[in-house]
Amino acid sequence: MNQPTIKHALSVTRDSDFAAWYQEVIAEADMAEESGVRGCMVIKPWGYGIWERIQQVMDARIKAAGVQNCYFPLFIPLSYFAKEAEHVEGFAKEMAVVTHHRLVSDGKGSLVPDPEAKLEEPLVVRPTSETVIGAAMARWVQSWRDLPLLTNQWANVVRWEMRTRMFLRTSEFLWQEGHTAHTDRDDAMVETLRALEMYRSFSEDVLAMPVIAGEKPENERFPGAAATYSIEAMMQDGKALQAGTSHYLGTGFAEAAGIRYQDKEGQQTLCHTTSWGVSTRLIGGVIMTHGDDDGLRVPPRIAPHQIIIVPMLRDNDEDDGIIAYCREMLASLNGQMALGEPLRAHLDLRALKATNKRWGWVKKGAPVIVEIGGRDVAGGNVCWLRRDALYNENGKIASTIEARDAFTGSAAALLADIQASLHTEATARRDAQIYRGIDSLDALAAFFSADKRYPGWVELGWSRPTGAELEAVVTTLKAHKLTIRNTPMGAAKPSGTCIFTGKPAVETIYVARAY
RNA sequence: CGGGGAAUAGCUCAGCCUGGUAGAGCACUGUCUUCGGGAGGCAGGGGCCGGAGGUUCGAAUCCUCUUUCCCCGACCA
Repeated sequence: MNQPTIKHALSVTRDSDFAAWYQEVIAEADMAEESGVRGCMVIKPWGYGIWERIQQVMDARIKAAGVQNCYFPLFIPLSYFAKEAEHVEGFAKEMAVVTHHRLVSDGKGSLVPDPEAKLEEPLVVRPTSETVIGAAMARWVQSWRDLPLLTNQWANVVRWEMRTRMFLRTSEFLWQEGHTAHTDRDDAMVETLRALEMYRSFSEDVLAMPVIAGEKPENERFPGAAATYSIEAMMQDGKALQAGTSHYLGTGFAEAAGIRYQDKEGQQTLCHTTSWGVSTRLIGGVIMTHGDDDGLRVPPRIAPHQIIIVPMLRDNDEDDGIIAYCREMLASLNGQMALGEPLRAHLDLRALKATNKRWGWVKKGAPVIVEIGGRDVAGGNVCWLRRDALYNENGKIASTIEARDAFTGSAAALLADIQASLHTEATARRDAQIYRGIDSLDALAAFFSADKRYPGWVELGWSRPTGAELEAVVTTLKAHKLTIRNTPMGAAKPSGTCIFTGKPAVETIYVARAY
């Protein structure tokens, strides 16, 4: 069968070099760029606009769950971390520390920290805020009537990672972190799982990114947590991306910070706390879930502009009429609702050639691009294309010419269809790359061997080992660069034996290479 | 943090070995001809060569240190 030869907008394809492709998408879609500061990126309008959309929709869902936004300090006294041993140990290697509050000249033209201005106690730039929020909770919680205490903050955090990748792992990143305190384990666990389900549905419905929600194995727990849950998404190269986490923290953090309440019997009782977060990493997930060889494809719900109108101007007396025609359509579109919110259409009047605008929006992944020239105005038509299905079977751009009123009348339905199609496509791809029936370590090793490009995830039943037995499993997997992603929620109990321990399998896990 | 590669115009790179006034393509500005699958001609603008020291009459080029990026490891709620 002859495949039509398509000249794609990007110079690197996903098949040829996935890592290079990822970076080219970010550059060509003009989402972010290097900053000159190690591991830190400048997020440009198209990338930040996507983040703002994520924030807006997520924030509404957080508030709908009764959680209130607060803001806590960027700087956390080092002593706050020392109170929770596992927590500080987990983050010690990646904390940025402020030790001075003034600079002085070194006499050689440089400024250096003033030894006279050394801080009494070093301040850590927050890598996460359990400790400082815990200190506040200890003040805010007195009685059982104060519980549950449900807080969230939108903030930046800093983790000094050894190796960084834009959006996926940056030294500084943006996120939301929910922090809650409860009277008992059950109530805290309900909140932990509520947040997990909020992330699962957000990923599926808003990002059109299929995920598996489940519990992380013991070795992958958040430092100091009693249980950690995650949503795991499969990227187009078959690797897993942890896209969000929710932690049941038990009473460890409450003990460290002194979060106690007087219960109905008058006793001082420790709170059970939770924390949960998603970050700008979600944008990396969107890129590697929906991007193609022409750039990004943004799901309509998070697209800063959902419909782009490009006038085909020729510097002649026809232009004014074309622009007026476009403005009418813009007003009509922006007066509508789409996917439950006001539709976001954009008229691109930049002084650029129409074809260059088109390819620019293709690479940015705007869901729908409308081109309007003199012929369309004369006929009362529009010419439009959808980014998720850019080419027809002949390898040509699949554009549709339609009456303008018919197009504007069905625009909301079109966006809903694109949102659904992206989700369907990603889910089908993900499901086709989950493999079952691996019944031995050798089979597992063989499955993941040789290929530079990973084939996907393996679903296994295992015996849920703990302690040293689990460590042995982790070490075995590590030799193949594999990790245990999570145990899916609500999965049926598997039959057969665990390929690691030979014991009866008691629960299902996903094994994959991860970002 | 260990090993490897790289940094010169907005971008991709040549020049470096063998030191002597900064180059190309694309992009950009003006203009003419074009125009619905990334147009072409002509004329222009733009870089103290990542930073700091050193060697030298003279450094993009040689030496030392340093910063940042990429790849492979290690690390990675």
